Amino acid sequence: MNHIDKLVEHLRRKIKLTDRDIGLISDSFKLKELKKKEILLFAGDRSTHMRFITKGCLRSYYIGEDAKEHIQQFGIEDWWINDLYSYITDTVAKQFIQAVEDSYILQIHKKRLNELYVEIPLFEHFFRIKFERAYVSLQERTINSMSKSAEERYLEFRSKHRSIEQRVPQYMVASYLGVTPEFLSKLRRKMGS
Amino acid sequence: MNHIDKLVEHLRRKIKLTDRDIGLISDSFKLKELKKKEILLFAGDRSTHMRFITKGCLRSYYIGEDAKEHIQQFGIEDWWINDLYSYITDTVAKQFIQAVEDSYILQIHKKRLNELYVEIPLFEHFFRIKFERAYVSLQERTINSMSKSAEERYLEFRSKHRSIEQRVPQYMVASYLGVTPEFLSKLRRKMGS
DNA sequence: TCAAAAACTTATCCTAGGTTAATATAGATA
DNA sequence: TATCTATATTAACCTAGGATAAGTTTTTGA
Repeated sequence: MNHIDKLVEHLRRKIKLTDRDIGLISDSFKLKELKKKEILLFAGDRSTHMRFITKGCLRSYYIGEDAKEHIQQFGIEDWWINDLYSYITDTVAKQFIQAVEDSYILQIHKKRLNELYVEIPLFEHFFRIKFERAYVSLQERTINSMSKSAEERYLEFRSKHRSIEQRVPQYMVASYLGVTPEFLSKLRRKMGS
Repeated sequence: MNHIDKLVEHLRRKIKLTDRDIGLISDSFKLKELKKKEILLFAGDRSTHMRFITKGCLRSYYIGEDAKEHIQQFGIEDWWINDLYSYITDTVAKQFIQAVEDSYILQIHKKRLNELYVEIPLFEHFFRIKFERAYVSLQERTINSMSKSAEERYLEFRSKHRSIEQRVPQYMVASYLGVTPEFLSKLRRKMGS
């Protein structure tokens, strides 16, 4: 299955698309190949595209005032990844987006996406729902990070995202959970595995 | 200025509305009065309405596994307040919404709002942007809570939301910041005020 | 106007998680 | 195959913030 087909199948799980719609979509999204460690978006630049992963694994992270990396999100096949903050508000990104493995993404420019909202009204509907879901999962993450212990967060991450845990180095999981790699290591020993 | 006028003015800052639109809106939103401490939404119920504050001050909070209240959001005049998670996903709310002062809100049922999206297309546009902003401010909050100290978060809260700080008890600010009232008290003394 | 309740402070002791630094192990690449 | 570089672990010690338990002050409402 080619890259555009993956995107179309993803969209079709939520909205109906005509052949005309698919033509518009094919012409609007551009494929980009990324080598492991390649950076797709730099903090300081503006995020002008919406991005859909068709293959591989990426992460978004920001550099805190402590000069350390904090991972905000992982993304694998069939996920969208972005610095939504920058994209939405047209401000410079605070986050980097980097390929953790060799990857492929399909991206569409914001300007073109806004046109598509008009050309395909269900597309705006799709993205309203997408932003709602993004909000929901961010809220879960916020609540978790504020009211659960690192051990609880780790257990939850393992059960929800086992496939990601197996693809990224452990220090990135630690960063995602908001603890040091040393502490995660300590936890793992304590938990017996 | 009456309650509906406040809502209309709020909407007009973002989208154009015809007289017909305003008629539809007036008929769709219902006014609700709340006495101080009255609970608008109970955890365990479903949040079936979108809610706009025309007067007063409310808070949303959940009871953590530690059996303590964690405030997620404050809202004052001209803000929307909700358990968006419950509203969006049609699941039972994890949060309570309670009046901190005597308040008035305008609320619209989700079913009716979805109809309005069709009757007034700009309304869906308005709410897409609203969800985007909700996402953005939640992301700021998450990043803050994970990478800043309680003291930094308190200073930021004070400068961004002085008007709220003056209207709610200090233990609620502590809860919003994710610290105990005792610790906030300690901080305030250390900071000299 | 005066109890009772709500909010705030202080002090002591305690713990989750951080820091630093040294060592171990595993991939990669020449 | 040997060597670099990226990960992961361990251990000793440190700190931000929590728990508990008294107080004190402020607000409320009969």
